[in-house]
Parts: sequence; structure tokens; C-alpha cells
Amino acid sequence: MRKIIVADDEALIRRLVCDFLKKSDFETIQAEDGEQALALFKEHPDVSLMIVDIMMPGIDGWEVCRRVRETSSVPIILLTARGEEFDQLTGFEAGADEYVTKPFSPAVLVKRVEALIKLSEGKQRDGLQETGVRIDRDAYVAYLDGKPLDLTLKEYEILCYLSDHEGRVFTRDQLLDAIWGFDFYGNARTVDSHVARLRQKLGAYGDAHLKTVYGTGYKMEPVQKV
Amino acid sequence: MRKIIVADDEALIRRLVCDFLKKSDFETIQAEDGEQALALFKEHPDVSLMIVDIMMPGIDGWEVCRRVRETSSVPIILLTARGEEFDQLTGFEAGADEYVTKPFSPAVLVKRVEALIKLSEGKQRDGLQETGVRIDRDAYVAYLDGKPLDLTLKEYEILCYLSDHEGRVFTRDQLLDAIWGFDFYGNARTVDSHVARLRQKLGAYGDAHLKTVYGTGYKMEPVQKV
DNA sequence: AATATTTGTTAATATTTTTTAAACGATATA
DNA sequence: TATATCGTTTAAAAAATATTAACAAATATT
Repeated sequence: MRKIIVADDEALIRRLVCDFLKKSDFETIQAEDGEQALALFKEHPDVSLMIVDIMMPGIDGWEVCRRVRETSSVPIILLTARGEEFDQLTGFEAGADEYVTKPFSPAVLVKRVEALIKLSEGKQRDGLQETGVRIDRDAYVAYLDGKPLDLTLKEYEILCYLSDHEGRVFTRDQLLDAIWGFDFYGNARTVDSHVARLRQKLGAYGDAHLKTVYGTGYKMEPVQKV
Repeated sequence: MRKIIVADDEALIRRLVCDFLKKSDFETIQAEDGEQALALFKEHPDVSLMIVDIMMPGIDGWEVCRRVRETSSVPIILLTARGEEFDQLTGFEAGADEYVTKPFSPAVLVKRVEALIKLSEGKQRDGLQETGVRIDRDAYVAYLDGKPLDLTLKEYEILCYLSDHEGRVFTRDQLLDAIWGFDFYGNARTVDSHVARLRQKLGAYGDAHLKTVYGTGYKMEPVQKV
């Protein structure tokens, strides 16, 4: 179910909007002010859209908009009681996608939400969401944080093998047997070279997860699920 | 330069909107009524956005919206003097992406236009202007960007097979089995030759999508939907 | 039957990947 | 702390693989 953050200091409006969104099968996350909105966005980086009131104590809607835009292109609808041009321009310049003036019809708001999500869905895909390594075995392609990696066959095979047995340590000989086959009689240092290159291509993820076990071999550290 | 169709029977408003759009480096195409709007859209299938007044003689804005949606997902902004909920819902149901109530600030309208185009740009790609490969199995003909390709049987079969299993890698032997049949005992390099010739005929599309997976085989890269 | 087209084969060339080797850095343990 | 062991990195050689072009064989067309 798609999540939507609704930030407004007026509880009544918040509730009203959320009720309508829930009826349309959205999951809502309520924030009472800008600070909370930003915190909740950090906590739920997979929200599909944000509805943010401009006039809030502390961090206002414009500022929320600007800060979110530093890292994400999630659609944002700004709410306001004022309808002057100046405000609207400021809103768009802050990176808002929509501008809804109070009083508004909740039903129309929901329609706007749906239209905006539909429109953004295509673009979104590479947003912040995906993190870590994903392997598409049909395509023989591995992805890091959603972006395809340009791996050679051996690099790809090592990544697959270690990922398939996440957390387990393999000696170089075990890896040679598993990936090169039992009839390979080359140097065991060969594995090192490939691991080194794979590690490089995996960047920070490689350093963090493709671990050396001193005196033994290599392993893929599982992703921490805190 | 991005093209925008502006449809409004009031010449004054049309001119006003167009002037602002031109200042923001858009090319504008003016329509005096719904019928003209639809005709112009057919004529210019590459427009980036449409701005359509609801109240027009003959075919009204809603109808324009609905008809355009039959073939295209180009962003549409509806203009109206009335601001009642009923109208807005009808608009969204007709497939409009935005709803702007008169009187409106042209500057804000331009901002909305820019936001909407930015948002849609990713999704748009499947507009009317055909791009990529299409296969007419009844006719045994493949098209590239709408133009028929002059393929030999084997080239056609390879294209079909890889396209049918887009993204998946096949070894040469798998392709030989699937296309030549299990009783073919020829050289696996044969596949290479045909792929090479097919790639040439596909031009830039071939280079970009008919990929070699070193050490494994070939695959057809899906069209990026970013 | 003669000609054109498509298909399959081959071999030379180009490209990419893998392996090796060696220098350097880090780690363990005596 | 010294020293031997182990891991990393780099560059370059070697091997594997892919591409290309030219040609021969098969098939279709005139």
C-alpha cells in the first residue's frame, strides 16, 4: 500500500485529509509540524507523496519542501490558506509539484494525489528507495542501489556465490572449486584479484560487506536489518 | 523546444498564456475550440503538454481530455472559471493532470507547466511517436521506429525470440535449439553472424539493446523506463 | 538454368577477461 | 618489537571470447 505523509498543525484538517486518503486505500503518516514531517520522511523513505501545510510553527512548509528536495524527488503538495501569487511562486521554486488552496475539497485533493503519483511513478523508480545489491539471474546483471553494475563473468559469479551463501566464509580453494570447477589448477591468488576488482566496483558496499576473514578466505556480510 | 497546445475560445486569455509561455522558451500552438485542439494534437503528436479551457463551443474541454486520453498520456491542464467540486472531479476523471481556476496568475501557470512536464518527462516516452521495435507476427515483419525492417528469416526469428524474452540471456546453444531446432549440428559461431547482421540493421537501437553478455550469450535489453 | 538471396563456415582481427607476478601493506604471534 | 605470514594492489602477459569480413553452400527467384 502506498504511504503518504500528511503534515499540518491543525489536527482537524489533518484528520479530514487522512480519512479521505484512507478511503482511497492509502496509508497515512501524520506529522504535527515541519520537524516531525522531515523526521518521518527520513524514517519512511519509501513514501509515495507528501502533503505539507505551509503555515506551521517552527519549520514551515517551504522549508520542508526545500530540505526534502535535497535528497528526493518525491511529489509534494503544498497546502495554504493564502492564495497569492507570491506564495505560489515561492512554493514552486522550493520544488513543490502542486499547490492547493484552502478551503479545498478533500475528494479533489485525493484525485490530485492519485494523478500526481501516477505521473511520478515512472520517474520515481530510481529515487532513494533501493539500496544494496540485487541480482537478476535471467539477465545476468547485478544492481547496486538500483543501478546496474558492469561486472565481468567471474566477478558476477563470485558475487552470486557469496550472496547465495551470505555470512558463510569460503576458502580460496572452495571458491575455485565452486566457480572455476574442480579441474582448475591455477594459482589461488587469482581469487584475490577478482575479489579486489569486485570490491572496487561495489564501492562502499564492497568495503562494508565483502569481508576478508584473515587466514581463511572471504565472505559476504549480510545486510543489517535493524 | 517543447511545444504546448493552448486551447481557449477567448482570444485574450489565449494570447496572455501564450505570451508567458513563450517568455519561458516554450513553443505555443493556439486552438480556438476543442475541435481545432484535437486536430492540432493529431498534427503535432510530439507536444509536451496541453492547456485546455473547459467552456468552449462545440467540443468542450472535458471531451478534448477524454479523446486525447484514448491515445496519449500527454499532461493536460484544464482551465475553468467555475471552481466547484463537481467540475474538478469530472476533470480528473476525464484524465486531466491539473485543474486551474480563473482568474489565475500566468506566472504560476507557467510554473505548473514546468513542474508537470518535468514530472511527466520520464513517463511520456510512450507517446505517439513510435520508438523502438514492433513486431507484426501475422505479417512476419518487424518495424524500427515505425519503419519496416528488411530482415531475413533467421534475423527475424532471433529478433522475435530475444524480444519475447526481453532481458533474459541466452547462450548460443540455447538459441540454436530454440530457433534452428534440436537437430542442428552446426557451428555455434553461426549465431554470431546472424546477430551481427541483425545488429547492423537495427542501427543505434541494435548497439544499445542487442547486448552481448561476454562468456555467456546474447540478450535484448528492455527499454529503460526511467 | 542462370541469377540473386540467404544461410552457414571459417579464419583473421579486435576486444575483453583472466591469470600471473611482484611490490607493497597489514596482521598475528613469538 | 621483530619477523614471518597473509592480503591487497597494480601492471602486464596470456588466454578466452567476440566481431568482422570474405567466401562457400544452400535455397529461392527469374
